[in-house]
Amino acid sequence: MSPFKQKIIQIVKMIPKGNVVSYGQVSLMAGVPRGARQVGWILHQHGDQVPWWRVINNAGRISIKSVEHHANLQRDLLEKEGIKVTKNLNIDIEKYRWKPDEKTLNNLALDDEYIFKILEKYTF
DNA sequence: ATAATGACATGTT
DNA sequence: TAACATGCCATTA
Repeated sequence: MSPFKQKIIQIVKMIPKGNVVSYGQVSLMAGVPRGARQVGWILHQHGDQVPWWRVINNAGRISIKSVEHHANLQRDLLEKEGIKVTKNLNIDIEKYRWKPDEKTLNNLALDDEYIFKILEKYTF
């Protein structure tokens, strides 16, 4: 279990109900700016212990191919939390995006440089 | 050790 | 708007 993996899991678990984040955002919050793809396989492996359905790609779309966790299931789970999903699996990510406050980010023990990036990119 | 793979992201065409 | 190319990096083969 790598530290990277632990961080990802820790972060995904923090996502509030009714909110979503992008893979890239989670990755950045874990201190790996370009590890979006890795977030995917971690969720695939640990889908039973994290709210994987609150993580979508930055285009606001669901494009997963997993057998246990198919797109249809994800849509249902999201709608259950009050998130609107169109028929073509499109979501208004900016409307529902989780924007963590500085306090939360500080708890992740990130370098200031990353915290600034996150704030700049996702909360301004 | 090297190469291929993938629940992605971003910039160019 | 959509398709294509390139960058990423942990895991697998």
